[in-house]
Amino acid sequence: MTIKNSNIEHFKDTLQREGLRLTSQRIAILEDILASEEHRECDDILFSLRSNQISVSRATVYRTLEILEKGGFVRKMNIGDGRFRYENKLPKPHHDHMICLECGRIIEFVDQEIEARQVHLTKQHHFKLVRHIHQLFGICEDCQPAAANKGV
Amino acid sequence: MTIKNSNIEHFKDTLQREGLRLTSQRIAILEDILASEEHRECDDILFSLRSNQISVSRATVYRTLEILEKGGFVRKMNIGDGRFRYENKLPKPHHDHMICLECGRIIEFVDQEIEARQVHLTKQHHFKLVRHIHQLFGICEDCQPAAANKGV
DNA sequence: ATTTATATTGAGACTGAGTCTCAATAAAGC
DNA sequence: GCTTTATTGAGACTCAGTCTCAATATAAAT
Ligand SMILES: [Mn+2]
Ligand SMILES: [Mn+2]
Ligand SMILES: [Zn+2]
Ligand SMILES: [Zn+2]
Repeated sequence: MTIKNSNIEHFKDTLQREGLRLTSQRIAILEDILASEEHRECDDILFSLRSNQISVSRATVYRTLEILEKGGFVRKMNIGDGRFRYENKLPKPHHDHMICLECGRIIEFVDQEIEARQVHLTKQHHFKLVRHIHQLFGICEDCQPAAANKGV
Repeated sequence: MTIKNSNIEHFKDTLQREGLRLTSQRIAILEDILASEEHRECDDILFSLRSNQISVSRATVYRTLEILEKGGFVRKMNIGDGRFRYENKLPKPHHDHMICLECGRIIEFVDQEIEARQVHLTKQHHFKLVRHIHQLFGICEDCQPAAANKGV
Protein backbone atom coordinates (compact mmCIF):
# COMPACT_ATOMS: atom_id res chain seq x y z
CA MET A 1 0.00 0.00 0.00
CA THR A 2 1.23 3.45 -0.76
CA ILE A 3 -0.85 4.95 2.04
CA LYS A 4 1.06 5.16 5.29
CA ASN A 5 1.16 1.67 6.69
CA SER A 6 1.60 2.96 10.22
CA ASN A 7 -2.01 4.09 10.10
CA ILE A 8 -3.17 0.58 9.34
CA GLU A 9 -1.01 -0.68 12.22
CA HIS A 10 -2.57 1.91 14.49
CA PHE A 11 -6.02 0.83 13.33
CA LYS A 12 -5.14 -2.79 14.00
CA ASP A 13 -4.13 -1.92 17.55
CA THR A 14 -7.32 0.05 18.09
CA LEU A 15 -9.38 -2.89 16.88
CA GLN A 16 -7.50 -5.43 18.93
CA ARG A 17 -7.97 -3.38 22.07
CA GLU A 18 -11.73 -3.76 21.53
CA GLY A 19 -11.68 -7.41 20.51
CA LEU A 20 -12.51 -6.43 16.93
CA ARG A 21 -10.97 -7.92 13.80
CA LEU A 22 -8.99 -6.42 10.96
CA THR A 23 -10.84 -7.25 7.76
CA SER A 24 -10.14 -6.44 4.14
CA GLN A 25 -13.27 -4.27 4.06
CA ARG A 26 -12.14 -2.22 7.04
CA ILE A 27 -8.70 -1.70 5.56
CA ALA A 28 -10.15 -0.64 2.21
CA ILE A 29 -12.47 1.87 3.86
CA LEU A 30 -9.74 3.37 6.01
CA GLU A 31 -7.39 3.63 3.04
CA ASP A 32 -10.03 5.33 0.97
CA ILE A 33 -10.59 7.88 3.71
CA LEU A 34 -6.88 8.47 4.24
CA ALA A 35 -6.51 9.15 0.53
CA SER A 36 -9.07 11.96 0.56
CA GLU A 37 -9.03 15.49 1.95
CA GLU A 38 -12.73 15.98 1.46
CA HIS A 39 -15.81 16.05 3.66
CA ARG A 40 -17.62 13.09 2.18
CA GLU A 41 -20.87 11.34 2.88
CA CYS A 42 -21.22 7.55 3.14
CA ASP A 43 -22.14 7.05 -0.50
CA ASP A 44 -19.20 9.13 -1.73
CA ILE A 45 -16.94 6.66 0.02
CA LEU A 46 -18.96 3.69 -1.18
CA PHE A 47 -18.82 4.78 -4.82
CA SER A 48 -15.16 5.65 -4.54
CA LEU A 49 -14.47 2.10 -3.34
CA ARG A 50 -16.59 0.61 -6.09
CA SER A 51 -14.80 2.64 -8.74
CA ASN A 52 -11.67 0.86 -7.51
CA GLN A 53 -13.40 -2.51 -7.95
CA ILE A 54 -13.80 -2.92 -4.21
CA SER A 55 -17.25 -4.12 -3.29
CA VAL A 56 -18.39 -3.37 0.24
CA SER A 57 -21.90 -3.04 1.54
CA ARG A 58 -23.31 0.26 2.69
CA ALA A 59 -23.94 -1.22 6.13
CA THR A 60 -20.28 -2.09 6.49
CA VAL A 61 -19.23 1.41 5.50
CA TYR A 62 -21.49 2.87 8.18
CA ARG A 63 -20.29 0.34 10.73
CA THR A 64 -16.64 1.01 9.96
CA LEU A 65 -17.10 4.77 10.01
CA GLU A 66 -18.47 4.43 13.52
CA ILE A 67 -15.38 2.52 14.65
CA LEU A 68 -13.09 5.01 12.92
CA GLU A 69 -14.85 7.92 14.55
CA LYS A 70 -14.54 6.42 18.02
CA GLY A 71 -10.87 5.69 17.32
CA GLY A 72 -10.20 9.29 16.33
CA PHE A 73 -9.38 8.51 12.71
CA VAL A 74 -12.38 10.28 11.32
CA ARG A 75 -14.49 13.30 12.15
CA LYS A 76 -18.23 13.00 11.63
CA MET A 77 -20.01 16.23 10.81
CA ASN A 78 -23.36 17.55 9.78
CA ILE A 79 -23.80 20.64 7.65
CA GLY A 80 -27.55 20.60 7.94
CA ASP A 81 -28.41 18.88 4.66
CA GLY A 82 -29.74 15.77 6.37
CA ARG A 83 -26.69 13.58 5.80
CA PHE A 84 -23.53 13.05 7.79
CA ARG A 85 -20.15 13.77 6.31
CA TYR A 86 -16.84 12.32 7.30
CA GLU A 87 -13.34 13.72 6.99
CA ASN A 88 -9.89 12.28 7.52
CA LYS A 89 -8.97 13.66 10.92
CA LEU A 90 -5.42 12.34 11.29
CA PRO A 91 -3.37 15.02 9.56
CA LYS A 92 -5.41 17.97 10.77
CA PRO A 93 -5.58 20.04 13.92
CA HIS A 94 -8.98 21.21 15.14
CA HIS A 95 -10.79 23.56 12.81
CA ASP A 96 -14.28 24.78 11.98
CA HIS A 97 -16.02 25.34 8.66
CA MET A 98 -17.36 27.99 6.31
CA ILE A 99 -19.87 26.43 3.95
CA CYS A 100 -20.94 27.92 0.62
CA LEU A 101 -24.71 27.79 0.24
CA GLU A 102 -24.32 27.99 -3.52
CA CYS A 103 -21.70 25.36 -4.45
CA GLY A 104 -21.18 23.45 -1.21
CA ARG A 105 -17.50 24.36 -1.03
CA ILE A 106 -16.07 24.03 2.46
CA ILE A 107 -13.37 26.37 3.77
CA GLU A 108 -11.66 25.42 6.98
CA PHE A 109 -10.72 27.97 9.62
CA VAL A 110 -9.50 28.28 13.18
CA ASP A 111 -9.41 31.32 15.37
CA GLN A 112 -7.73 31.23 18.74
CA GLU A 113 -9.72 34.21 19.99
CA ILE A 114 -12.98 32.40 19.31
CA GLU A 115 -11.66 29.20 20.89
CA ALA A 116 -10.65 31.20 23.97
CA ARG A 117 -14.01 33.00 24.20
CA GLN A 118 -15.79 29.64 24.09
CA VAL A 119 -13.81 28.46 27.08
CA HIS A 120 -14.45 31.73 28.87
CA LEU A 121 -18.20 31.70 28.21
CA THR A 122 -18.67 28.11 29.29
CA LYS A 123 -16.70 28.74 32.48
CA GLN A 124 -18.98 31.66 33.29
CA HIS A 125 -21.91 29.26 33.17
CA HIS A 126 -20.04 26.51 35.08
CA PHE A 127 -20.56 24.43 31.96
CA LYS A 128 -18.00 21.74 31.16
CA LEU A 129 -17.20 22.16 27.46
CA VAL A 130 -16.75 18.87 25.62
CA ARG A 131 -16.95 19.79 21.94
CA HIS A 132 -18.39 22.43 19.67
CA ILE A 133 -19.80 23.07 16.24
CA HIS A 134 -19.13 26.38 14.55
CA GLN A 135 -20.31 26.72 10.97
CA LEU A 136 -20.42 29.90 8.91
CA PHE A 137 -22.85 29.71 6.02
CA GLY A 138 -22.71 32.09 3.10
CA ILE A 139 -21.46 32.63 -0.44
CA CYS A 140 -17.88 31.85 -1.35
CA GLU A 141 -15.76 34.17 -3.46
CA ASP A 142 -16.21 32.16 -6.65
CA CYS A 143 -20.00 32.05 -6.31
CA GLN A 144 -20.57 35.73 -5.56
CA PRO A 145 -20.97 36.96 -9.15
CA ALA A 146 -23.27 34.04 -9.93
CA ALA A 147 -25.29 34.60 -6.76
CA ALA A 148 -25.61 38.33 -7.50
CA ASN A 149 -27.10 37.54 -10.92
CA LYS A 150 -29.73 35.40 -9.25
CA GLY A 151 -30.44 38.18 -6.77
CA VAL A 152 -28.97 36.64 -3.59
CA MET B 1 -56.67 35.65 23.45
CA THR B 2 -54.23 36.55 26.15
CA ILE B 3 -51.26 36.24 23.78
CA LYS B 4 -50.39 39.53 22.11
CA ASN B 5 -52.94 40.05 19.41
CA SER B 6 -50.58 42.25 17.43
CA ASN B 7 -48.58 39.15 16.59
CA ILE B 8 -51.62 37.52 15.06
CA GLU B 9 -52.24 40.70 13.08
CA HIS B 10 -48.66 40.65 11.91
CA PHE B 11 -49.05 37.00 10.93
CA LYS B 12 -52.22 37.82 9.03
CA ASP B 13 -50.38 40.51 7.08
CA THR B 14 -47.54 38.14 6.29
CA LEU B 15 -49.97 35.55 5.02
CA GLN B 16 -51.97 38.02 2.97
CA ARG B 17 -48.82 39.26 1.28
CA GLU B 18 -48.29 35.70 0.01
CA GLY B 19 -51.91 34.97 -0.87
CA LEU B 20 -52.18 32.58 2.06
CA ARG B 21 -55.13 32.26 4.44
CA LEU B 22 -55.46 32.73 8.16
CA THR B 23 -56.90 29.49 9.52
CA SER B 24 -57.77 28.38 13.02
CA GLN B 25 -54.99 25.79 12.88
CA ARG B 26 -52.37 28.36 11.95
CA ILE B 27 -53.49 30.69 14.73
CA ALA B 28 -53.43 27.87 17.28
CA ILE B 29 -49.91 26.83 16.25
CA LEU B 30 -48.57 30.37 16.36
CA GLU B 31 -50.17 31.00 19.75
CA ASP B 32 -48.71 27.81 21.14
CA ILE B 33 -45.26 28.84 19.97
CA LEU B 34 -45.61 32.37 21.31
CA ALA B 35 -46.56 30.94 24.70
CA SER B 36 -43.36 28.93 25.00
CA GLU B 37 -39.74 29.90 25.61
CA GLU B 38 -38.42 26.47 24.75
CA HIS B 39 -36.64 24.88 21.83
CA ARG B 40 -39.27 22.35 20.85
CA GLU B 41 -39.61 19.73 18.17
CA CYS B 42 -42.71 19.29 16.03
CA ASP B 43 -44.29 16.68 18.27
CA ASP B 44 -43.80 18.79 21.40
CA ILE B 45 -45.92 21.44 19.75
CA LEU B 46 -48.41 18.88 18.47
CA PHE B 47 -48.90 17.30 21.90
CA SER B 48 -49.08 20.69 23.55
CA LEU B 49 -51.93 21.63 21.21
CA ARG B 50 -53.68 18.33 21.80
CA SER B 51 -53.44 18.74 25.55
CA ASN B 52 -55.42 21.94 24.99
CA GLN B 53 -58.05 19.97 23.04
CA ILE B 54 -56.84 21.41 19.78
CA SER B 55 -56.56 18.77 17.11
CA VAL B 56 -54.21 19.54 14.23
CA SER B 57 -52.40 17.16 11.96
CA ARG B 58 -48.66 16.72 12.07
CA ALA B 59 -48.44 17.74 8.41
CA THR B 60 -50.14 21.04 9.19
CA VAL B 61 -47.75 21.73 12.05
CA TYR B 62 -44.78 21.18 9.74
CA ARG B 63 -46.36 23.27 7.01
CA THR B 64 -47.12 26.12 9.40
CA LEU B 65 -43.67 26.02 10.96
CA GLU B 66 -42.21 26.51 7.51
CA ILE B 67 -44.34 29.60 6.94
CA LEU B 68 -43.50 30.93 10.40
CA GLU B 69 -39.81 30.42 9.80
CA LYS B 70 -39.87 32.26 6.48
CA GLY B 71 -41.83 35.05 8.15
CA GLY B 72 -39.26 35.43 10.91
CA PHE B 73 -41.59 34.32 13.71
CA VAL B 74 -39.71 31.16 14.45
CA ARG B 75 -36.13 29.95 14.39
CA LYS B 76 -35.51 26.42 13.16
CA MET B 77 -32.49 24.70 14.63
CA ASN B 78 -30.79 21.36 14.75
CA ILE B 79 -28.78 20.19 17.71
CA GLY B 80 -27.62 17.04 15.99
CA ASP B 81 -30.15 14.58 17.39
CA GLY B 82 -31.83 14.04 14.06
CA ARG B 83 -34.84 16.25 14.65
CA PHE B 84 -35.43 19.93 14.07
CA ARG B 85 -36.34 22.22 16.93
CA TYR B 86 -38.21 25.48 16.78
CA GLU B 87 -38.08 28.48 19.09
CA ASN B 88 -40.14 31.62 19.36
CA LYS B 89 -37.90 34.18 17.71
CA LEU B 90 -39.92 37.35 18.20
CA PRO B 91 -38.82 38.48 21.65
CA LYS B 92 -35.17 37.54 21.30
CA PRO B 93 -32.10 39.07 19.74
CA HIS B 94 -29.62 36.77 18.01
CA HIS B 95 -27.94 34.22 20.23
CA ASP B 96 -26.21 30.85 20.10
CA HIS B 97 -26.53 27.76 22.29
CA MET B 98 -24.75 25.65 24.89
CA ILE B 99 -26.32 22.20 24.99
CA CYS B 100 -26.01 19.77 27.89
CA LEU B 101 -25.20 16.28 26.63
CA GLU B 102 -26.63 14.81 29.81
CA CYS B 103 -30.03 16.47 30.31
CA GLY B 104 -30.55 18.36 27.06
CA ARG B 105 -30.76 21.73 28.82
CA ILE B 106 -30.09 24.63 26.49
CA ILE B 107 -28.31 27.78 27.67
CA GLU B 108 -28.37 30.77 25.36
CA PHE B 109 -25.38 33.04 24.90
CA VAL B 110 -24.07 35.87 22.74
CA ASP B 111 -20.58 37.22 22.53
CA GLN B 112 -19.81 40.31 20.51
CA GLU B 113 -16.16 39.37 20.17
CA ILE B 114 -17.06 36.09 18.55
CA GLU B 115 -19.59 37.76 16.30
CA ALA B 116 -16.94 40.28 15.25
CA ARG B 117 -14.32 37.59 14.63
CA GLN B 118 -16.75 35.73 12.39
CA VAL B 119 -17.20 38.82 10.25
CA HIS B 120 -13.46 39.36 10.17
CA LEU B 121 -12.66 35.77 9.21
CA THR B 122 -15.23 35.60 6.44
CA LYS B 123 -14.01 38.92 5.03
CA GLN B 124 -10.47 37.52 4.91
CA HIS B 125 -11.77 34.74 2.68
CA HIS B 126 -13.96 37.10 0.63
CA PHE B 127 -16.84 34.98 1.84
CA LYS B 128 -20.24 36.63 2.18
CA LEU B 129 -21.56 35.59 5.58
CA VAL B 130 -25.29 34.85 5.60
CA ARG B 131 -25.87 32.97 8.86
CA HIS B 132 -24.04 30.81 11.33
CA ILE B 133 -24.43 27.95 13.77
CA HIS B 134 -22.41 27.97 16.96
CA GLN B 135 -23.18 25.24 19.45
CA LEU B 136 -21.18 24.37 22.56
CA PHE B 137 -21.78 20.83 23.77
CA GLY B 138 -20.89 19.72 27.28
CA ILE B 139 -22.17 19.12 30.77
CA CYS B 140 -24.24 21.75 32.52
CA GLU B 141 -23.67 22.76 36.12
CA ASP B 142 -26.55 20.66 37.46
CA CYS B 143 -25.41 17.52 35.67
CA GLN B 144 -21.75 17.63 36.64
CA PRO B 145 -21.99 15.64 39.88
CA ALA B 146 -24.19 13.04 38.17
CA ALA B 147 -21.86 12.83 35.18
CA ALA B 148 -18.81 12.44 37.44
CA ASN B 149 -20.44 9.45 39.13
CA LYS B 150 -20.90 7.83 35.76
CA GLY B 151 -17.28 8.57 34.91
CA VAL B 152 -17.77 11.26 32.28
C1' DA C 1 -2.25 -26.94 9.22
C1' DT C 2 -6.73 -27.92 11.29
C1' DT C 3 -10.08 -26.93 14.35
C1' DT C 4 -12.91 -23.88 17.07
C1' DA C 5 -15.12 -19.91 18.80
C1' DT C 6 -16.93 -15.85 17.54
C1' DA C 7 -16.68 -11.36 15.03
C1' DT C 8 -18.05 -9.70 10.52
C1' DT C 9 -20.38 -9.38 6.34
C1' DG C 10 -24.16 -8.46 2.86
C1' DA C 11 -28.94 -8.46 1.56
C1' DG C 12 -32.65 -6.64 2.55
C1' DA C 13 -36.16 -5.57 6.15
C1' DC C 14 -36.99 -1.92 9.14
C1' DT C 15 -37.20 2.88 11.48
C1' DG C 16 -38.50 7.50 12.00
C1' DA C 17 -38.48 12.39 10.76
C1' DG C 18 -40.20 14.83 7.40
C1' DT C 19 -42.70 15.41 2.74
C1' DC C 20 -46.21 14.58 -0.61
C1' DT C 21 -50.87 13.35 -2.58
C1' DC C 22 -55.51 13.95 -3.03
C1' DA C 23 -60.31 14.20 -1.87
C1' DA C 24 -62.96 16.82 1.42
C1' DT C 25 -63.33 21.30 3.66
C1' DA C 26 -63.01 26.13 4.75
C1' DA C 27 -61.44 31.01 3.98
C1' DA C 28 -62.00 35.30 1.33
C1' DG C 29 -63.84 38.11 -1.93
C1' DC C 30 -67.86 39.28 -4.55
C1' DG D 1 -74.95 32.97 -0.30
C1' DC D 2 -71.93 31.63 -4.08
C1' DT D 3 -67.54 30.84 -6.22
C1' DT D 4 -62.81 30.28 -6.32
C1' DT D 5 -59.01 28.38 -4.56
C1' DA D 6 -56.03 27.65 -0.46
C1' DT D 7 -55.91 24.38 3.31
C1' DT D 8 -56.56 20.34 5.80
C1' DG D 9 -55.96 15.42 7.49
C1' DA D 10 -55.05 10.63 6.57
C1' DG D 11 -52.00 7.98 5.16
C1' DA D 12 -48.69 6.77 1.47
C1' DC D 13 -44.10 7.76 0.54
C1' DT D 14 -38.97 9.07 0.89
C1' DC D 15 -34.49 8.44 2.29
C1' DA D 16 -30.52 8.24 5.48
C1' DG D 17 -29.28 5.33 8.65
C1' DT D 18 -29.90 0.98 11.63
C1' DC D 19 -30.91 -3.71 12.50
C1' DT D 20 -31.46 -8.87 11.64
C1' DC D 21 -29.73 -13.13 10.57
C1' DA D 22 -27.68 -16.79 7.96
C1' DA D 23 -23.32 -17.40 5.66
C1' DT D 24 -18.47 -16.38 6.01
C1' DA D 25 -13.94 -14.92 7.59
C1' DT D 26 -10.68 -13.98 11.25
C1' DA D 27 -7.59 -15.18 14.92
C1' DA D 28 -6.37 -17.93 18.49
C1' DA D 29 -5.74 -22.61 20.15
C1' DT D 30 -4.29 -27.13 19.28
MN1 LIG E 1 -12.80 19.96 7.87
MN1 LIG F 1 -32.44 29.80 21.62
ZN1 LIG G 1 -19.40 28.58 -3.61
ZN1 LIG H 1 -27.56 19.09 32.13
